[in-house]
Order: sequence, then C-alpha cells, then structure tokens
Amino acid sequence: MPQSKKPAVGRAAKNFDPNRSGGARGGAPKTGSKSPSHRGFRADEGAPKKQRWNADERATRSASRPAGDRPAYGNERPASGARTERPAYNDRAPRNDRPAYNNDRPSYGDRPARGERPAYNNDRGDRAPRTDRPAYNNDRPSYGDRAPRTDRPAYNNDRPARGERPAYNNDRGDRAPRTDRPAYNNDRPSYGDRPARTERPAYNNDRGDRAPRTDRPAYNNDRPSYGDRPARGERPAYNNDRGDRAPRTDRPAYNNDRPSYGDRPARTERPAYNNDRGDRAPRTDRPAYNSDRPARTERPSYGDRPARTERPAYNNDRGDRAPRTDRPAYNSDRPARTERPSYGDRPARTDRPSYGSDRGDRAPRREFNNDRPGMSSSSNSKFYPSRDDKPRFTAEEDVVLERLEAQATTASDVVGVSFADLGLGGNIVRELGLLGAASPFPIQAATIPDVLAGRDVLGRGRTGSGKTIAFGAPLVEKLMENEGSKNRQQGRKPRALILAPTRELALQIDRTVQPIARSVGLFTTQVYGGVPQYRQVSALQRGVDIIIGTPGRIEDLIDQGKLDLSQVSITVLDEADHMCDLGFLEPVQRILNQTKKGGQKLLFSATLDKGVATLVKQFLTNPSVHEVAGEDQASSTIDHKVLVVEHRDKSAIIEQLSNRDGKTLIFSRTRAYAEQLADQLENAGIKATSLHGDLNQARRTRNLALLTSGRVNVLVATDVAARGIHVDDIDLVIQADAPDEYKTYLHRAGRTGRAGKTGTVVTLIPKQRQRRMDELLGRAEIDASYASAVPDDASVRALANL
DNA sequence: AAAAAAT
Repeated sequence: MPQSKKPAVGRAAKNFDPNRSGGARGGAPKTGSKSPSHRGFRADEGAPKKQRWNADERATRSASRPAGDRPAYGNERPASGARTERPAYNDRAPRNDRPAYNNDRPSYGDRPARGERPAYNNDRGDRAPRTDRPAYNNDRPSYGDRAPRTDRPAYNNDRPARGERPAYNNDRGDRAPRTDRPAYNNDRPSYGDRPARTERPAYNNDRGDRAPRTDRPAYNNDRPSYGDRPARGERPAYNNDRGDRAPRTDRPAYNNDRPSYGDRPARTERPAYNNDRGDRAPRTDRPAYNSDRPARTERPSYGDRPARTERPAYNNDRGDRAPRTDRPAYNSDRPARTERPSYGDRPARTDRPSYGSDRGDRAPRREFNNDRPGMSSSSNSKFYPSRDDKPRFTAEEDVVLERLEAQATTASDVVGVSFADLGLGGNIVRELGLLGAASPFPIQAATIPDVLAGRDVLGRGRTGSGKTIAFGAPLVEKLMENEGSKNRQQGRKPRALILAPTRELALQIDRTVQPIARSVGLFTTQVYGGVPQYRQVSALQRGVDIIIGTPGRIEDLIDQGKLDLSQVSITVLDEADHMCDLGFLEPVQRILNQTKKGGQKLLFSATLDKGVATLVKQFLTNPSVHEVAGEDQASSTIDHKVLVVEHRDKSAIIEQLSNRDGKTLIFSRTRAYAEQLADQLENAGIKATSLHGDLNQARRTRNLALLTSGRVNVLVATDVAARGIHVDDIDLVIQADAPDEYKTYLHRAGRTGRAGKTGTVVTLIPKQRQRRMDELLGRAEIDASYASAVPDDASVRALANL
C-alpha cells in the first residue's frame, strides 16, 4: 500500500526525493529516522505517550521525575495490566514463534511504517469500535481534556506557578529531608544521564507481553512507538560519548557531531530494515531507488563523514585565531565582509550619509553613542525599522512602507480598557484572566478591535509585549463568531493557522492559545517537525479548528494529503519579518497560497519592517498597522554592554560571566560552538545545557525545560532561541558571537528584561569588530557601553555578580 | 550560519 502520495501542490520539485515521488513512502523513510544525528531522530521520545499535555510538558514531567520514582513508573505500567507480568520478557521464545511480529516492530520504529501508517489509519478507521469506547476518544480528541481543565482553573494557576516553581526550589532546598532518601538524590543525576534508562528492562518486558497486545491492536499502536525506547537501551554509545567529554574538549565540535553518527552502525544491525526493503516489490518499479541504496552502503562514511574529516580546517581557523592575525590573507577575506554593507537591511545605510560619517569617525565613536539619542529623537522614530526605509524605495514600495507607518498606541490610551471592551467574549476574557492577563497591554488594545473587524493587521510590539494574546484571543473570538461551535464534526477542516519559525515557539504559542480556544470549545493542534506525525495527523482527522506549527511539517502534511488549509480564513505569521527571510519566504508563500482566498492575515513581530513588503503586497488587503508608542530601547529595562576581548580569552570570560546565580542565556553563532560552550561550562562545574538544531526535538524540549525550571541556570543556544521564547527571569544574555543583524540583536536581547524586569546583555567582540558593532547598535538604536576585558577583570566579575 | 520535513 505504498500509497501514492498526493502530488505536492505546486512544489513537486522542491526537494527531490526519489523515495517519495514514487509513492513507496514506507521504504525510504527508515533510513534516517533512527540516526541520532538527524533531526527526525526520536529514539528518545516517548512518542506514544499517553500524555494529554504537550510535548514540552511531557519532557518536563519525565525529566523531573526522580529516578527514585522509577518504581513508581513501574507501577504506572502495571496499570496497563500486562506489563506487571514483565518477567514475561524472558519469554521471548514466544516471540520467535511470531517472527512476523518482530518484523513489524522494527519497521514500526522506522518512520516508514508511519509513512504508510495504514495501520494507524486503520485504527482510526476503526473508530466505530472506538465509539464503543467513548472514553478513549474523549481523551484523545479533547487532547488534554481541557474542557475539564476549564473546570479546574486552579490547575491553570498552577501552571504559571510552575514557571516560577518556587515549590520546586524549595524541595531542593529541603535536601536535608532528601538525604533521608539518598537513593532519590543519586537517582536524579543518574537520570540526567540516560544510562539510568538502560536499566529499564521493564520496557522490554512489556513487549514480551505481546500476547495480550494482539488482543488489543489499538494498544499495540501505542507500543510500537515505544519501540523506539528499546533502541535507547541500545544507545549506550550515546551515553559514552557524553562521558567522553574529556576527549571532546580536545576536539569539541568534531566529536559532538560524530557521536550522533556513530549510531548509524546500529542501524546496520536492524534486520527490520531489511525486511522493509522486502517491500521491494513496489520498489522494483523504481529501479532508481535501488540504485540509491547500494550507493549508500558504499558510503559507509555516509557522504557527510568524509566531508567532515576534511573540515578540520574549520575548527582550526577558529581555534587558531591567534595565527589568524598572523595571516593577513584571512583579513583580506574580512574586507569582503565589510563590503557587505548591503547585507540585509543595511541598504538603508547608503541613505544615511550621517551614518557613514560616523563610521569614518571611528575614533570619535563615543560621539557616535552620544549622537544616538539625538538620532532617534531627530528621526523621532517610534521604531527603528520604518525609519530607514522611506528613502530607498520605489514609488510602489513606498505605498507599502507608508502602511508600515503604524498607528501608535500609548500605554495611557489603554488605561481602564478591558478585554471585554475590546470585543472579546466572556469565556475568553475569563480565560485570559486565568492566564494572568487581567487587562490588555497596549499592543493588544491596538490590534484586537481591528482583528475582530476582520481587517488584515500588522502588529509591532517590543519583545515580551504580549503579541501572542494580541492575535490569539481575537482569532479565537472570530472563529466563534463565524461558525460558533456548531461545526464540530470529525475531520472538519482547520479554520485558522498560526505559523512560527521554530518548534519551541510554536509550542509556546499553543500553550497560550490552546486554553483560550478550549474555553469556547475550539481545538488546536501543533503541527511541527521532529516528532512523530501520528498524533498530529490523528488530531487532524478528528478535526481541529486552529493549527499552530512550523512550515516544514505543515507542508509535509499538505503534501501527504493529511492537512487541508482551504478553509483557513485567518492566518497568523508570528515573527513575520523572520518568516520573510530567505529560506522561510517561499514555504510561507506556498502555505499562504493554500489558505482560503481573501482570508484574513495577521503579521506580528517585534521587528516588523519593510522586509514583509513582499508578503504584504501578495497577500494582504489594506492592512492596519499598529505599534506601541514609546517602546524605544531607551525606555527599555535592558542594560547593554560590549566587551572587547582577545579571542583566546573569550571562553574564559564566558565561563566567568556564567558562573553566577541568575539565569543566563548564551548565544552562539553555530550549533557546534553552542555545544562546545555547554560542555566547557559543565566541565567547569557550572550547570549548563544547550539548545540548537543538532539536538533531537525531545532533547531540545527537555533542555529548554531545564532552564525554565531552574534545574540549570545556563543555556547555550543558537538563534533558534533568539525569537519569541519566553523564559522567566533570565537576567543576563551573553552573546558569545555578535549577531550579524540588528534585528537578531534585538530579539536575543529581548530574552531578558521581560515583564518590566531588568536585564543585561553582554556582547563579546574582537577588537576588529568594533566598527560593525557600532553600526549594528546604531541601527538598533541601542546605547551600549564598551569596555575591554581580560579574564578576572573587575568588570567581568561585576557582571557575574549581577 | 541557523532554521524549517524527512531521508
């Protein structure tokens, strides 16, 4: 049943994939899904989860689950009955009796199965039976049974509390009691180390109980997904890698990458894989495919490896920066960069001769800073982006830019205004209250009425100004008005779509929008990559009203015919300017083209600028543009510092800056460096973790939760964490690598100083980067203080003591 | 360079 994939709507050639084009989806997908180095790798995820909460929640819970509870875990299982019999595991003999079953297994673990997932579909198809077990259905569809939740506002209250988790900290503080239960403490750390998991033979035992399973096919589906876990057990290699951190420091980035690939060998062991191949009947139709495979086997090194081996050069460059200075040739490269004035938004520069003069006046840089205030006041710009634009655009573009001249709303405008005044219904207002939003923020007061009026809206509000509710609440209200909740049939098509640039952000948006939607009986679902499709697809089949996700998986599901956006009448682009960047724009355009013609479009970002002109022209009609007055950086609660450092001192300084009490977020330009820094800090005894695209989604989610929960105080991330992510109480942002774009700077900086709290942003740069940094800060309209620093400096220590 | 699908 290599189902023929539906032709990708207008994007067949986007990514060539011989395996998909022919239809035997099942064959190919297997290959990569198990590779830990691959984004889709999920050996780690308790995919089948019964959890009704989102993945984030799940990760938090499992991670916080003390190993000491493990027995408890076992207890949970017993709930499923068969598992209690775990000893049965040794009875694999029975298994051999059912070899066919085994074949299924592996294949299941391999996504291919999913691709085919006819089984899954069948199960669903079996809904008739399900109706027999309504309870089950209720669980699923209600996803989280939020309905009940509304009944338990207390629960929601808890949530916010969690963010602060004072309770949690107290527990820790109470270690005295803990010592009473030493086992608990010991387990904890071990838990962090996956190795503990390997101890979980319990899982395998469950499998041994397959006899019962066959009786309950639906149950099996769940199981299989757990099938990945066993894989974990096998993954000692992964753990070892971690343990080998000492060696890593020697070859930091390189090692990190490798380990993940190291698992590939494991694959070869997977006979299951071969079985899938057994499905070659279909394949024979596509000889090309077979030719591909062989090729792979030849590439034990798997293409990338060779490349890597060659890439030591990259590392050398970095590490050898001292030598670099010795190599003017390198510098000659740099000049090329300086040529990049056109880079991104820079074009504006050409328009601002004054800017250029500032550059020339480098010595007087201090003047530059002094000028800054003057600049902003002279331009009297409410916001950086629009300011530069006008001059350099053609007449046609000018129209768009004019539209970007926003109506400014001030905080005083909204005093005494309530959400109800803005036109939101009672349930929604009540839910907003539970979420901690008692009265609207300016950006919300500005945009909600226009959204409710059905207009296209561009909204610009500083980082952390409440944009999610600004679009989320009226969106839900609109859906209610349009259709009420009468349209509740299974398989109904989604009517609203919220697009975000990262999975974490999509998750976070869902955490806000879902309760609002549920308060009026609407359903949301997340559609993003890195996690199994199954839950997402089955949610869609049950019918949801609001899709929240990232472009890749959304397009994927569209291509598979599992997602239909034709009824989407409201589309939101969060971080809209970023969604217009290279790499995002085209997918976003394709997705928007799938939505209902004439549908409402809402574009939000803290740095909404003319970069969205393309989309505005293509998809929006007479949009209203809103921003909040007085939201310039001068009114911010963030203190900006630039440390000019020698490259060789960089890591030591970062380490000293990170060695502090508050939450610290460190940005690096590359994934490898993020990983390296996290390792370095850990080796130095500073609890740190990382967040970047080389991690599988489960770890990404977990690592972010580690910071949110306060179990670690330092997170080293790539720009995946630059936008939108909200973590309470980050009071120091360190930019280990300076950003290239002023917008990136603003977003990274926006991770701190939230909700009116104070925060500090420290940017480390080499001497030769000062000019670029000046320029960037100028565009961001940020006043920063410069200082040279070496390790153990008083200035460094002062920052660490913040 | 990173991100976003999966392979």
